Amino acid sequence: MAERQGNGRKNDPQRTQEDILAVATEEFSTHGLAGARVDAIAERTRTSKRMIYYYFGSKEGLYLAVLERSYRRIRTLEADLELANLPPEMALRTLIETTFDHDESNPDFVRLVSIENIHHAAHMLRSEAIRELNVSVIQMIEGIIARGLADGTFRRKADPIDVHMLISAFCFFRVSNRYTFGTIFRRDLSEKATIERHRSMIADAVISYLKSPEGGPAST
Amino acid sequence: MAERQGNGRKNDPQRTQEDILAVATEEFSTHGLAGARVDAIAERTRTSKRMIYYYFGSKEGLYLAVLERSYRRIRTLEADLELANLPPEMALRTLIETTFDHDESNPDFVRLVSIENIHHAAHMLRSEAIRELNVSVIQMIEGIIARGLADGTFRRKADPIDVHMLISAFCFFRVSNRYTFGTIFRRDLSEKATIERHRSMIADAVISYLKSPEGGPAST
DNA sequence: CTTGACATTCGAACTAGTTAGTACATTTTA
DNA sequence: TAAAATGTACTAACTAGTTCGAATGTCAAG
Repeated sequence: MAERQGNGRKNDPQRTQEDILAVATEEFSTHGLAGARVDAIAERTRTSKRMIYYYFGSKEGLYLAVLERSYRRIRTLEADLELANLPPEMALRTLIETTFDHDESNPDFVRLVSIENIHHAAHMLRSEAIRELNVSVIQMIEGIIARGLADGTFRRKADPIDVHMLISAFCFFRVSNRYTFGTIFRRDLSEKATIERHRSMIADAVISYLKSPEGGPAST
Repeated sequence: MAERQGNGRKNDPQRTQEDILAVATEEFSTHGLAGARVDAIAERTRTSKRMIYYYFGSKEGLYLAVLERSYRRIRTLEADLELANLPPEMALRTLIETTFDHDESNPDFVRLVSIENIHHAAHMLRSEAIRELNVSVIQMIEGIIARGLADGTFRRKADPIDVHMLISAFCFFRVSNRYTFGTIFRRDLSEKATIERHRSMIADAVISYLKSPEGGPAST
């Protein structure tokens, strides 16, 4: 009979999970772990709350899945860069701008990381997948610094993790603290001109730091 | 008679409020706005939940009070600095190290700001007190840059707000992202040697940036 | 020094709304 | 026919905020 209103349901577990994750990412990143509402996520999904628990077990399970998915997405970006052929300064600038652009265009990711920090990275600790990340960036930076020192472009023997932190900090902060910073200084950080200025600023700052001699720029 | 168990109650509204705020600061900064529990705060207080609502009206009211109190505390720090007498480079270094030390020793404040950003700075917007802050830092930086350009110490005409952001970003990030960064790179950011290294690193980076010529260090 | 008005404090039970998670039935797929 | 996938309605627990009924401290005016 035409009793079944022929909604033509097709089982598509992958799509269902992906759909849930996409909506959950948005919900968690705008409300935090405790602030997010499972019902709110369910509503905006093609599917139901039932399926959230079917696939992810609990609210925390869902959160962890969201977190892992976000991290997995970056991984690919950096790997694609072909920096070994570029001269050190250019290679570094390219890497920095990639990081900058990534954070700028992935505010959800940035917010999730902020949230995870509020929870002392407790969930991240439980995830193998996430921890083994970002090792490649460090190796890249290490290589660039070594080449730069060898050919005289750079003069400072900096720790690659420290340098990565200097870069990350600025790129991340621009996005993570956009609202408080913007409110206090009445400045819209998403304006195109501002973005461009900051993009070159962080690159210039890191590069001039590496060019300046070991004892600090004071001794120049 | 000894009916009243002679608990010797003293009315001390200021102390009561301060007590509540101190406990609430801790609760909010470790659990976020939604994650914090009013009952949990009440329990760890000398007083009761009743008094929390008596003085602060609601959970949000309490949160806002906590936020304002945290901001008010920094205000004093920077004002005390006497930078006008120092040569530009030294003045800047002192300012940077003050910011660094502040964030390092006020993780609660840093976390609250992170939380506030997750909420799009919605509460901060409603607080006059907070917005009129931090103007002084910008003026200080502006003055230092101007003096440095005049006497030839610096060569780059940088925007003082941008420079403040470069400084803040690093100092803030070290604390705000301590857990995720530490987890991924297996590095303890609260080690004394690391702190010292980072302290001079951010100062060196900013100073060498200002010393490098306008066109970017590429044109050197 | 008294008095009265008002602010502060106590405490504990209570409620109304919310929310994470589940039971049970049904449909699809293979 | 069995396992995977889905839908609906429910529940058990939690939690912000309230209510009631006091007792006690403070301070200015008389």
